[in-house]
Amino acid sequence: MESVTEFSWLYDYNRLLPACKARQFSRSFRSLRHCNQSHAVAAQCIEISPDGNEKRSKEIDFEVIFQSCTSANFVKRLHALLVVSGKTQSVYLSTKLVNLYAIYGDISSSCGTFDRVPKKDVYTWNSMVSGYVRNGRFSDAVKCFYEMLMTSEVRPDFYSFPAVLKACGNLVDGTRIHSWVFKLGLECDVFIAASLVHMYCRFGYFGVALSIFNDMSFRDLGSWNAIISGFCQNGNATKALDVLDEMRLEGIKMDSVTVATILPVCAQLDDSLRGVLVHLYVIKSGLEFDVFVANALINMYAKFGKLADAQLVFDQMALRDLVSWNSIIAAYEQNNDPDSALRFFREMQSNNIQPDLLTLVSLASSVSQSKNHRSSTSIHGFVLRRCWIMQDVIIGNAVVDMYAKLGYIDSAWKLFEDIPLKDAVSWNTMITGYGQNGLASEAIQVYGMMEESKDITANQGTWVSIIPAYAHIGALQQGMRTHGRVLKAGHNLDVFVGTCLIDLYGKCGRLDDAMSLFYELPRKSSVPWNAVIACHGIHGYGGTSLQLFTDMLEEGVKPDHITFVSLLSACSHSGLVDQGQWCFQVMQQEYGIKPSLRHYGCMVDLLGRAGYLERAYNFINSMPLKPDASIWGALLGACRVQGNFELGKLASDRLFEVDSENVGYYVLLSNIYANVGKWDGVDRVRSLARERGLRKTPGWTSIELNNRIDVFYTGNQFHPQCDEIYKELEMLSAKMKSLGYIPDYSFVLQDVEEDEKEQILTSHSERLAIAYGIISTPPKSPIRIFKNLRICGDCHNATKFISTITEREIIVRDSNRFHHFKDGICSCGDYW
DNA sequence: CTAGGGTTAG
Repeated sequence: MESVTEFSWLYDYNRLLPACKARQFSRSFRSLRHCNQSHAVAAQCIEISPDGNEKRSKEIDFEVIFQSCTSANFVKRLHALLVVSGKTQSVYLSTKLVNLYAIYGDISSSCGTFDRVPKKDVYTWNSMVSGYVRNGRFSDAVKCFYEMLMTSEVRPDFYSFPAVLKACGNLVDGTRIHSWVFKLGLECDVFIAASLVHMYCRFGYFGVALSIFNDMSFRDLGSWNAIISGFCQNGNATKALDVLDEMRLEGIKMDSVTVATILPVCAQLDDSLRGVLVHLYVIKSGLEFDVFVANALINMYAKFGKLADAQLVFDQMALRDLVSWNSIIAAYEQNNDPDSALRFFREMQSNNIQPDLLTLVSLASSVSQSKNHRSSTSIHGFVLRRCWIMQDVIIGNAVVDMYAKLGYIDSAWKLFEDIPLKDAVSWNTMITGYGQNGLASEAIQVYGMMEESKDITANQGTWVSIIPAYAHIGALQQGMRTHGRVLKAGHNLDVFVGTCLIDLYGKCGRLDDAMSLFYELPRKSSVPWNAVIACHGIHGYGGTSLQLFTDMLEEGVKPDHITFVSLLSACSHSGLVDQGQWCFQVMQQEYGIKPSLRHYGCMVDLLGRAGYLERAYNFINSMPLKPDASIWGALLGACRVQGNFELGKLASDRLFEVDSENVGYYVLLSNIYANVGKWDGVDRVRSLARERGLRKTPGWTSIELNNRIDVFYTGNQFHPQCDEIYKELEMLSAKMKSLGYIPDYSFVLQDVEEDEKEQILTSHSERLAIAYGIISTPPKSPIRIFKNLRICGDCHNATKFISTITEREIIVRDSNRFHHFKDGICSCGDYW
């Protein structure tokens, strides 16, 4: 046998090119001049052997060269050699080319070669079908198979069926192919039967699969693996384990394939004991050196959150492939350690392993987790250069998600538009992206577009992305329509969807509906509990929240850190100081949860609002974490409520050391100055805000009338009923003033004249929405409005007056809680 | 000359 090195001159055509040029080109080369360069170069190579003289074209042993083939490029050159030597008529050699092109991923060349094979035999057809399968072109594979049946004399053989059945397993139907197996009398072949079993499992036809399997006269290990993996890929993990036990009872030992199939099942079922036992078996039977097995182990340990074990497996691998690196990177990414994920990516590069699409998926997620804004565009560029967006929707979705999570929602949208074949996840990612950036109406718009595109069906992920948007904007009617769709799709008992619905009803003021949904849901996890605790909290029913917490403990559900955030804020909204402090203790002592900044923020709010400003301040000073803007902001807010100027000043000084971006805090401080009559202070805050060129989160208020949502911004003049709204406001203002309302200009940060400040206050989005509600609903009926920010203090005061004048209940939900205005009083008590 | 069953995912 000649070795590969014998033909190494094939690689060296660059070195030979000058020598070639100096010579006379052969006739075969001249005829090839119009072909592409690699063909031409190959043609030259035929003329020149390593010593520069010997003519080789006639003696080339293609069979041997085929064996030394290593890349798609190499196949191309071999192809050229074949053409030049006039051997394209050989069915054997052309078939080999079809096969090789497919192996190296060049499916279009494979196809082209296949088409030109003059008299295709069954090998040729088989090579094409399996080539399609190898490259994931399943429907083409089936088409090709039928083409063989219909257009040629060639009949499929034992080798044809496993490939086409695998293709069917990834499509919709394989029963027609099965009937061909019968027609040709091939059903006794072990390979074919095993492929059939696997396919039927994947379709969920377990009965058919099992009967074929049981009828098999001889079952090799591969057949067992086929049925086990069939169950796994259908998500039927428990059945897979049953078959595995049966196999062991028959005394058949698991091989690396069985293990690699079963390990993901252990992860999926969260069965760490079985996982570890399998790992022991792996070590005992020497399978640990199989790359597939080791990779599966890394993935399993990562899913269990056992990073150290995953790392150990990775470290002990003698040979690592791309999947190994992807797995360890994903392990850290999924366990919230993006920095280590990025570190391993760099290490992977220094080991000269080329990343693939899935590497970039993990990387994109790591970048958004670590808020690494600068790397985000590099990720996008990397993906663009390789045209991966065109190849697979997953990477497009991942990059869209990354941009959205980093707040670059416009870039996310632009990229989203470029994804050629969007799937449901693409749409869900975009909807969630808008929602999480506070753009609920945009999220709803995108959902509308998704519904219009016929080839996309909403799934569980769609509900959990759109329902929060409805909740945020207060679109109860639209939300209820979606609830109807959820019922139809059978997702109503899904814990996450159900919790979103609880949140929707709770945030739209329908606590009863929220609770009856809650009692229908499975309540083993903390998720739905957290939602009901929180929504009673925002209504000011802290007592109910505490009762629910007790119920939760009685039902044996373990609270998590979010449970305590909800509880603490519920206590704070209801002034339940002692109970709040008790929760804070219990959280640490009984559940070992370390308080986060959000917990501390709630505590400061709780103490401060109840009047214990000194204690709140001392509490901040005793915190083991560095207080951030939200902590000082909570104290500042409490100082405003309590009218404590001195401490307020101190808090604001600290606040502006850590965060000077949030406009809300400037308003708060300005208001504190105004309350004690320090108007020069108000002016100073105003000019400070102007100097710093603050980014403003545009405030909006929404109102739902007649199944429609209207969203108002401050000074909005685009509403069709704009004139009537402003007229109503003018009338209200006059009445309010006669009842003693005095506008509080400290809520206007713009540096403008008095009358313009009043203008700004009167056109605050809250008031536009209320006025619109008044003119569009029958007298004395309640009005519900929803805000993205906290209600402005002046509006809070004004709404009290409006509730008296119009004799209406006005319910305002702001970003913090519900305010119930009736007869000039607000349910939040001494809040303002 | 070709073939079934395996690891990573938004």
